Amino acid sequence: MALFLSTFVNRVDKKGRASVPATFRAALAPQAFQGIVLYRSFTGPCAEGSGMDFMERLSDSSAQTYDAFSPEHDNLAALIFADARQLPWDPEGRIILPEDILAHAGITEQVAFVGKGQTFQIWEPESYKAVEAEIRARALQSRPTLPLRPKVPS
Amino acid sequence: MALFLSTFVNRVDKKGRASVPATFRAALAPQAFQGIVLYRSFTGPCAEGSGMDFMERLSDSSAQTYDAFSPEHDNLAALIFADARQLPWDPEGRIILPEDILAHAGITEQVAFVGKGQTFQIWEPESYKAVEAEIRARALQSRPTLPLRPKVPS
DNA sequence: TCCGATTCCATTGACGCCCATGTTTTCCCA
DNA sequence: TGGGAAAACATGGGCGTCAATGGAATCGGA
Repeated sequence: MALFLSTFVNRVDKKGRASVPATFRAALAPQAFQGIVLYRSFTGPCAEGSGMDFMERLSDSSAQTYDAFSPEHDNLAALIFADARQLPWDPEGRIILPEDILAHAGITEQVAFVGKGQTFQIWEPESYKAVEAEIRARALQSRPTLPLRPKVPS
Repeated sequence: MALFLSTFVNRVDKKGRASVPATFRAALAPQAFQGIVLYRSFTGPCAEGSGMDFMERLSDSSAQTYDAFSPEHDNLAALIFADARQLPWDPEGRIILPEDILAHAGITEQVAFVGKGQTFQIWEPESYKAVEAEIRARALQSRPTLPLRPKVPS
């Protein structure tokens, strides 16, 4: 599966439109729904984004982890699926950012599309710069590592 | 899988372009994405490089190790995926080195491509020479070893 | 008929492609 | 074994194309 990589800062025009980075659109090109899914992050002042296939993966994972009608499943559904919006892009590759997402992330003039691998986030550029600097400073001390798994046969 | 071996020093022209060593390109030739992925090292003044397949391995490994929405996964994604850039090479095998990577590694006139096996690094040649000498001096004292595993059937 | 949403069109600036050149390595043959 | 031809690689610069952007025009529903 194609990954979301790198960080792109694009302008938000007075109609609330923003171009989705071309490489992100390319990563989503094979999908049926030509657009992105966005929902407000419950961990910080940003929004989580992905393609429709990842939402299905989230749904399946939740179903395998939690029982139906369990409070965990119910809460997760409220935080993610209830808040999620399908945003199709126009012929030029732009989406219209909803008001409440703009407010939640503090986005006004510019928006940063931040690649996170299987997903991405959107941030107010200055806010993200601050958070990123902090993470990077912390990494200098802790030197995070990751056990590398064998390559999965595709 | 082909390995990245040896160290090559190439020139950076005024457009910020540098030739990717031919042997590195050959190692990545079977891949779908014809180019390299680069991100700033979070431990030193250099950049980490690899092919797209290695990034997918990183993504899978992270997903198997950490839960979605966990801070560990999020921090790692910020350090690697958010910072990574897809750099396709031109018909002559050159890439354009982004400004912030050049700044992070202190690269100006020349760039060293340093093979690391599955991945490689890029350095300012003089900086690397100093670091390499230090590592070599330390190895004389510590004598690193490695348990050799049986060959995996391909 | 008015308002919002979507599509269409034009501009500009970056980057991707092309060609030309120099240099090194490889290969072939004397 | 040495010299020369040829290929491969690294490098420099010019030009075309596409992505991002702003605004106008058109469509659709209330």
